[in-house]
Amino acid sequence: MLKMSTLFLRTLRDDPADAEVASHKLLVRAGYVRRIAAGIYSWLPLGVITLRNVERVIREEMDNAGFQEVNFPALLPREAYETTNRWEEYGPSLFRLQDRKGGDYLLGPTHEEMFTLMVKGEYSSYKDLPLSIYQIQTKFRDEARPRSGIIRGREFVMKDSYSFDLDDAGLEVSYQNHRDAYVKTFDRLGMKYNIVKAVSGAMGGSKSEEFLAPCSTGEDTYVLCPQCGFAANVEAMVTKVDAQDSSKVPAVEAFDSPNTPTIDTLVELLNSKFGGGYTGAHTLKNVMLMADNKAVCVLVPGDREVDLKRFQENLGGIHELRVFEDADFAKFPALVKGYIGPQDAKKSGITVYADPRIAPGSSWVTGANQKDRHARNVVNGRDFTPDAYVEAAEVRAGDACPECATPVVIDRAIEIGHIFQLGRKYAEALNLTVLDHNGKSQIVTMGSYGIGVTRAVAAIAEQTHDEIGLNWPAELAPAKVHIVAAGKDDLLFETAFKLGTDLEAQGISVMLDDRRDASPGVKFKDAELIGNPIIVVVGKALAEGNVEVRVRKSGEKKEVALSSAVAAITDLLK
RNA sequence: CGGGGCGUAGCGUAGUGGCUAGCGCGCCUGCUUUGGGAGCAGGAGAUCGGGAGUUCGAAUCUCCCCGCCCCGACCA
Repeated sequence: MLKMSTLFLRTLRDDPADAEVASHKLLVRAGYVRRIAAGIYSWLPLGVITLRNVERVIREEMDNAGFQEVNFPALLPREAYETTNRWEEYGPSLFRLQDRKGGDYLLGPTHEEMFTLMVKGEYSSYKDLPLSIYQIQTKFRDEARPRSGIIRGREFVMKDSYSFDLDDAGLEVSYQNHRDAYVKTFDRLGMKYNIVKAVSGAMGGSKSEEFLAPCSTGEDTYVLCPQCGFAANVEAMVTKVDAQDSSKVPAVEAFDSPNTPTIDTLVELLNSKFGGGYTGAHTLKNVMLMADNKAVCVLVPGDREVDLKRFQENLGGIHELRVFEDADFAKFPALVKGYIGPQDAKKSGITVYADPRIAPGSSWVTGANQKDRHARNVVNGRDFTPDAYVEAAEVRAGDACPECATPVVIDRAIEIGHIFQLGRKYAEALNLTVLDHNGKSQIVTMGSYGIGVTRAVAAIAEQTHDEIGLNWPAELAPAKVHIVAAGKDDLLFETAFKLGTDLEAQGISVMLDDRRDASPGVKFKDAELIGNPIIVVVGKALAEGNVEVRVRKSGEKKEVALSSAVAAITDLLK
């Protein structure tokens, strides 16, 4: 029984000045966590209990799915990460350190290498596969900007699993098993979430999905189709635009367009010159970018910005992508800034990518590659030809769902899980092979699957809190029942303690506010702030032999006879 | 890394060159009080983030450094 009289806990009346999001404010105020440094938190008793509860649920679901738990150190030698090139590729986000002999070490940000090597050390036959193993362990990433309390920390707890299969069909099954296990896990954690398509990005591999917990303070933006349920991270949103018939489009017509530095001013000129009907969506924007120090041009409709992250993810294999600067323009004198068109890009040897909205046969107003000159009736496929189509334009609410063309909605969320079909990238680099049934050596194919455990605690707090405090699902709360002894009679305290003992005998965890010096008001506020699902008040109703049972979430309260309290509470917790 | 804000007791804060750095919460002692963050009285607790400088005098002005928060870049 957690007794408040001795519990290592101090709640705060005021929001901490350095907290912005609700989960951060409340977890600090209710005495669950304390900040140590940016993105680094210590956990107090209530926080530890809650975190362990979340871990327990995850562990049980992983075990139920047949995955086996292992554990790696956080402190790792450089070697394996050198082999996969991630010692370099991971960049400044990797915590690197040296031992006394000058040997290089790192604090593990994720453990693909170590898991691969562990399996390599034990297994060498296809008969041993499939295999899925996992750990729940502290990870370290030197984030450029830790934020939102424990939602994005530099040290955090993650559950990471890895699957090992002989072939793609096997990987598909392992992936699906993890997906199913995640659905069960997040359902049990009481979370609202969407499973969305994602781009595999730096991890490589073919297929990837994210589990996103909708939440206004989340950092991830995703699209959702209200009609068919299609959901995707904005990076993975697909634009479907059909080819257009351009046979009736007149020839390219260049015209003078002085003082039209922006799309808006250009549209204004077009409407006065050609009798209206033009919008930004009729213009073609030629955005010059530097991709790993190679100039590229990306075409998007004039009314949309280039989403650099989206373009980079879909282009793949690019480490640094940035917009053109004046110094870059200086290297390409043929490019007339503000009047670039795709017609002459080939002459400059620049690769031209087009967003799919620039459909074959579509006709555009764009730069004429001369100062103060634009051109209209510039047709894709006739007057210019993109080298490739790559999703690049910003995604907007109302864009067409790629499955059913219904306008999509856009929402924000916290990424709580991510599952990847990695393929053979790590197995190949570290030479993880098994002999197949023909005695032939085969490279193993892998999947990796993560759940942010500490982040889940914060995400659940975000989704379940209300104005007065935290509000945990019963399975995760520090205690299922919070008994408040409201009064000063010894009998009342004895009764409250007895009730706690009776509840615990039924396997129901109990927190007891047995502080003699705290007023009832303080105890009520603390109980509501801490967020256990059932609050039982042993107070003035005791004169009639009753206690008051409250449901934290609904605020519903009722008096029940002390003698039937355990039964009533058991019932409520079902 | 770019932009913005901030750093005064455990927490929240006042104090823009001048007396002993003020207040609220929390903490300690005593009395009173006990169904919505009680009251009265007394008390402890601060190298004002650090260093250098300007000045008769610096929490306050200047410079350097450190740290924290927010927006962006970044983020298996």
